[in-house]
Amino acid sequence: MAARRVTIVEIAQRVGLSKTTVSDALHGGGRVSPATAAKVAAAARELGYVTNRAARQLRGRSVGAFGIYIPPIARNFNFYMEFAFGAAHGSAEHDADLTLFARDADVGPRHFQVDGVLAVDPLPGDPMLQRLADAGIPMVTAGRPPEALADAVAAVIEAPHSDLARLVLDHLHQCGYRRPAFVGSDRQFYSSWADDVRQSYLDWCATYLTEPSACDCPLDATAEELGAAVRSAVAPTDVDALVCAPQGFAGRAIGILESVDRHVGPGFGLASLSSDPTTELSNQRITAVDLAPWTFGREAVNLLAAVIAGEPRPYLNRFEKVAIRKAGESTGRPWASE
Amino acid sequence: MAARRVTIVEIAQRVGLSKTTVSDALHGGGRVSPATAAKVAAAARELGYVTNRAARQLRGRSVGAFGIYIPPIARNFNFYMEFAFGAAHGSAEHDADLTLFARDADVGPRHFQVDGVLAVDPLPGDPMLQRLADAGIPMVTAGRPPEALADAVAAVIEAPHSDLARLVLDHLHQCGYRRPAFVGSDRQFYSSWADDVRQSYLDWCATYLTEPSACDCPLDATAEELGAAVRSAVAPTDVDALVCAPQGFAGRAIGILESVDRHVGPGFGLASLSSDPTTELSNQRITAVDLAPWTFGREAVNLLAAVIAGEPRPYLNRFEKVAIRKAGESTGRPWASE
DNA sequence: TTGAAAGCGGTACCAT
DNA sequence: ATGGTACCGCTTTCAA
Repeated sequence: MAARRVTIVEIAQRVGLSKTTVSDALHGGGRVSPATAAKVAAAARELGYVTNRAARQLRGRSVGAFGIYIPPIARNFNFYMEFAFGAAHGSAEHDADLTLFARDADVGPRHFQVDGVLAVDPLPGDPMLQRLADAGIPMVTAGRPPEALADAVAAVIEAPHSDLARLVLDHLHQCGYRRPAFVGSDRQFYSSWADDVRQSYLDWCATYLTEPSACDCPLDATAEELGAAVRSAVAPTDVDALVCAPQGFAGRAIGILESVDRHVGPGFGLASLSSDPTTELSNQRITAVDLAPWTFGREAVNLLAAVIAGEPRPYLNRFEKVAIRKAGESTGRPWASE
Repeated sequence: MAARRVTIVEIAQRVGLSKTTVSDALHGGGRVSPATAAKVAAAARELGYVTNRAARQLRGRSVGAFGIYIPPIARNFNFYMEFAFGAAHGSAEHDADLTLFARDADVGPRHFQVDGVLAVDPLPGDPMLQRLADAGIPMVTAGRPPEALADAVAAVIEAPHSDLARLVLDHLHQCGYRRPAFVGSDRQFYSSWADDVRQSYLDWCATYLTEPSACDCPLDATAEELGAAVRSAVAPTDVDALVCAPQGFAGRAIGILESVDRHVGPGFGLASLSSDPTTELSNQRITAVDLAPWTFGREAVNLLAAVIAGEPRPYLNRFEKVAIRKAGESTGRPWASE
């Protein structure tokens, strides 16, 4: 099984230095000479040295791992999966592991063995977030946290959701669609994102003097629930487009719209504000916002690492590498690369 | 920040015993008297003691973490997300963290800080799996591994995919459908699962003296690619049902089938061998196999933990908590609970 | 710039 | 059934 691990003492013997020096050369704050550092690094590589995180954590206070927490309700969406793997990649770049937190991970009182945590779409009242906050773990959120958590959060990263929603609506308008309806998520998923896009829709309608027609439904809506929401949203006869907020809704809406004689195309516009790669980004009939989750997750981890390292960062950070793929534009295979 | 943690020494002082006794009372093999154990447990609870895992691991040689690896191509499917969170829960029950491995996590020579790894749907030629094998990390796979990896794998857990596929086909037959077509995944995703269900289909056709009509397409098929595969599979005029293997294909196929005048219902059967909760399990028109990924992930971790602990286990383990939800049967909200 | 020694909080081993 | 003590591998503190 796992061969006995090489320790810094062995490296020290090999290069004829003390273990203190070796420790510093490998992890410390650069008090050793460059020449020594290089020698130590070479020996470490040769011997196949691996830091013993338990030991490091026991004495010092860094763990070498970040945590990620995703609310259970949101797990249906591969956005979060991609985000998580982007975060894992980013963590590796910071020489840290990424630990996946389950909500009910507290089988008896456990401590979080991480240097910081990334909370994605933090939802009000989530007990796990409260535990994280109580534990005093440096926390970065993707999406703005609820009031109650604001003090526990060191920094936030978010995509410009309001702008994106407005741009999508403007685009629909340019295409000649005059009255877009809206289907969003209900209070079960009261994230800042859900709030932003809904508000953007209402504001846009006010600007364009259009009567809003919005419906909410559960994030994990069944066919019936989504069907009801979509039909209700597009019920007014002059509605000539539909904007769906959560990932996958727009793709699933196509069939529903057919069933009420709204054929997506020149006569009826369809847009998705958070898009699924296979059903929405790759479907040319849909105007789709690509939130680039993998890259998003990676940048979120970069922010977390900076916060932990004490580097100054603004509280609110924008993730800009998003894109709108307009209906009719070619698609390629999205998210195919790592 | 993190308040200073209570140690066993403090408990020892409190109850007037040695730290050895306290340690044994809390974790050890029951060499202390029940009365003492109770007293210690009470004191621990009162003081809010939480085991310091780093310290514990330092003396032993365990890391206190399991790894999970999911092939990038498969990430579109929330099956894996649920599986991962079930695994995270199971890990917590074993007092371990769950580390998410990204394929290209090796930014420099990092080593895997885990006691073992869970590889889900291990694909032939995956360099990450090779690295894990080379590292000599105890490995359990969900789904049988490719030949080249067999020696590196300590145990396998899998659902009875062949049986499930046969049962689904039998059910379709009982419903009066005579010639089911099949859409599976292509070689990009050459997992044992993909192989099993495809072979089951062919075998079933042979048994029932039916001409198979099978098509493969990429796991991350675009609308066009899936459309082409489905249309091709159901092209023979006597095809009166469709069985889709990968998660989400059946749900997406409904609209495609409509476009070629095959209306899912009494006249045309549709089944999914790995089902998406919102689009397939909740859709009563589809006969859907529920692979119960959360529970699956949890059991897979249990197996991994047993293997690491040296408990004897068979090489091949079956995950039986699967279910077939037949068309017409009521659905409930699947996967809603944690 | 480097080294020696003292821990961190448990567990293992040997005594009693 | 309980206690004493060395020690896991690393970081920190203090000295040189």
